[in-house]
Formats: sequence, structure tokens, C-alpha cells
Amino acid sequence: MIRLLIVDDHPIVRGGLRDMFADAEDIVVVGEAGDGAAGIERAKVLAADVVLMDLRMPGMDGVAATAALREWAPSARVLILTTFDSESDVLPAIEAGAIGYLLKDALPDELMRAVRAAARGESVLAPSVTQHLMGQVRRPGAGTLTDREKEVLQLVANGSSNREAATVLFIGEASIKTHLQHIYDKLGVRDRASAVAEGYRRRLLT
Amino acid sequence: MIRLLIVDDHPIVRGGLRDMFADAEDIVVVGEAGDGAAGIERAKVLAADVVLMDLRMPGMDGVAATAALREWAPSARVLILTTFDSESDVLPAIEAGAIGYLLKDALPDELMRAVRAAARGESVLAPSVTQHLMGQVRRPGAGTLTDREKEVLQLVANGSSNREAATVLFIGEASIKTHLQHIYDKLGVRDRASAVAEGYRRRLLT
DNA sequence: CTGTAGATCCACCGAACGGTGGAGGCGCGA
DNA sequence: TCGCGCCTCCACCGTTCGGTGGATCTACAG
Repeated sequence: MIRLLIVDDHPIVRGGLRDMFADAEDIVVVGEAGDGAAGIERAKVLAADVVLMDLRMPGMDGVAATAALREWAPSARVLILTTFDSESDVLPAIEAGAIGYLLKDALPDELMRAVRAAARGESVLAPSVTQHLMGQVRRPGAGTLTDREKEVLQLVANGSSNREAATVLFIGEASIKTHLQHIYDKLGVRDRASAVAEGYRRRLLT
Repeated sequence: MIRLLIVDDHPIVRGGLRDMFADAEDIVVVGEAGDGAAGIERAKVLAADVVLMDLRMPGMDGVAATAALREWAPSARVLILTTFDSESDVLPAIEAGAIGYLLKDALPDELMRAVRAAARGESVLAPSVTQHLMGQVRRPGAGTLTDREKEVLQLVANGSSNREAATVLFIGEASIKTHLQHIYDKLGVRDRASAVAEGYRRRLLT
């Protein structure tokens, strides 16, 4: 019997999922949680085999919760179930240790098979997600900004000129320019405006 | 008896909603649809009183469907039920003729009361949505970019210089600069980088 | 018909930015 | 210990951008 935990901030979604698994004889929904922190606690207490995890949640999000589960409930397999399949969602989730990644437009039958696969330790990915993963191995390393670079990019997004950013960070204007050059290289752009755009697309910015 | 139609592209969400309304004695779910076009057809055929409409859907989205329903099924009240409450989602939906706007983290009880209110022709808005509306009347016109301005901003976000954007849009570089000045004024920023940032924050850009 | 909003275009100027090719220092793991 | 990644700083130069204050044309509502 597979012990399933549902973590999603929408009561409606939780209800739909619980209902769906009611018919399955080999799966029992042992609990629900509305955010990441509660999900971790529930997974531990209830000894869940599989955790069905949403990514976008208030408080602790799905990625952080997935990472935390590796430490606090290593035997739980995390299956991401979310609406979005952009690289910036998929990659952190996989890195954090998710065993599978499905989209919410999945058919109930697919979802059921995915849960069983996850319980066996097998990976199940939505087709579009597979594409993103393949795209990633082709360009390793690139695309990750350092903390300092993210700070600079955030300031630029907030309207700072190079000089203003330099003042805020207590460094010289020249350093800001150097950071920006590195940012341009990593993001594959040629100016601050499109760097900001890429920053939002990859969810590096707020 | 309130005849309710559910329009949402996620089977899971539809299931959760149908289940939720199963207990209500004065509400009957007469049908479901997975996109806007099907929703319009169903609303007409089934003579729905209230349409529970998602905004983000493949094909015809919720805003377009809401607008179309005013012509094809004027007696149907559209109640938006979605995950997002940004101004750029809320305002078009209200303009298109939605009578209410709820978020998917609403409690089942709230949702039930909202459907009954909508059936009576009363407006129900999520609290955060009310904020957006109030913010809008305070600065009328401001904050809304014209189609042309959105095009320009999108090109800038994609790395175009003023000259390149001008070429793409078959207009002069001077016009691009003028459009950008208007964009800066409306978004309350002073350069293209932060204009792009604001564009993403207000969901004007992809 | 007249006002308003949107789109287009113009000139001028100083300031900021992007490109290039460096350099030194620090911490960490091989 | 040596290399590597990261952060810091420098100079020079051409290009682009932002700010200002206009202008004309069209479409549409009052």
C-alpha cells in the first residue's frame, strides 16, 4: 500500500486529488498540507512513501520543501505536480531531489501511474519537462549567477544606474560594470534591459 | 436551483469543484469545459446561470470567453476563479464583464456563497482584488500601456536597441524614444531596465 | 465640430552605457 | 602548493540613451 501525502495550497486542488485517489486500491492518501513547512512535518509523522508537491506556495515553497525532505524524511519520494514547466521551475526542483515532475493538466490515469512509479523509485517526467532537461545538459554551468551578480542585477532592475548601484554596495563603479559584463555573458544578452528580462524569466529577480 | 458551469483546463481542478458542489442542494453543476470556446458553447446549450471561469487556459482564455459570453449568453453571470490577482489579470476580466473574481485559495464555503451571490447578480471580489480596483480609480489611465507601447517594451526586453526596435516595427527611431518616454511616465521609472522590470511585475511581458 | 488619445516624427545635448583588455587579492579544494 | 572562481578596480572610446519641447495626423466620442 502506497502512503501518499498531498501538499498544495489550494483546498480545491487537494480535494480533487484526494477524490481521485479514493478509487485506487493500492494507494491511500494519509494526509494533506497547505504549504511546504507543514508538508515536511506531515511527511515525517505520517511516514509518507510519496509526496505529491505543488511548487508555488506561500511560505516555504515546493523546491525548498523538497530539499528539506531529503534530510528529514529521506525515504519519501517527491513527485512535483504543478502548472508550470519553465526551466526555472523544473531545474531547481530536480536539483532539490524531486523524483518526478508532472503538470496539472495530466490525466488522472497518468497521475496514478506516476505515483506508483515514484513509489518504486522510478522517474516520471512530463514530456515538455524532458525537453528542458535535455536543453540543460547541453550547456552545463552557464546560466547561474553568483550572489553578488544577482544583487547587482536586482539593483539595476530597480532603476539604479551603475554609479548608484556602486554606492549601495560600497564598491566602485568599475566593479559594477565588470559584474554586468559577466551577467551579460552568462545570460546571453547585450544590455541591462534584456538582462533584467532574462532575470525575470529565470526567476532570479523579484 | 442555480445551474453552474465549470470552465477550467485542469481536470483535477474541475473534479475538485464538482465534488465540492455535490453537497449543495441549491446548486447543480450542469457541465464542464476545458477551454474558453467550449465554455461558451456549453453555457449557451446548458443555459447556465453562473459560469465558474479560469483565466489562464490554452486556446481562448478566460477574458476572451467572458467577453464573448456577454453576447452569446447574456444571462450567464461569469465568476472568475483563478490563481493570480495581479492588476493585469483583474482589470481586463472585470472590463470584460465578470461579475466576481475569486482566488483559488478561497475556502469552499466562500466559493459557495460567491456562486449564490453571483446568481443574484451581486458582485463578490477577493479582498486583494478590491485593492487593485481601488488603486485603479485613484490613478485613472495611469499604469495601462497601449498595445503599441507594450510591443515596444517587449522588444526592449528582448534586447533590441531603439534603432532595432524601430526597424522591426517599421517606424522611426524617434517614435521608439517617444513611446519609451510615455512608458517611463506610466510605470514611474527612469530607464529601460527598470521599465522591463516593472513590465514583468505587472505581467505585461512574457 | 471640437476635444482627446494614440501614433508618428524632429533636433539637440549631456550623461550613461557597453566593449575591450587588462590587473591584483582572496579563499577553497585538488 | 597551485589553480580556479569570485570580487574588486582601472583606462579608453564610440555608441546609445534619456530629457526636453515641440509637431502633425488619425480615429473616435461628446
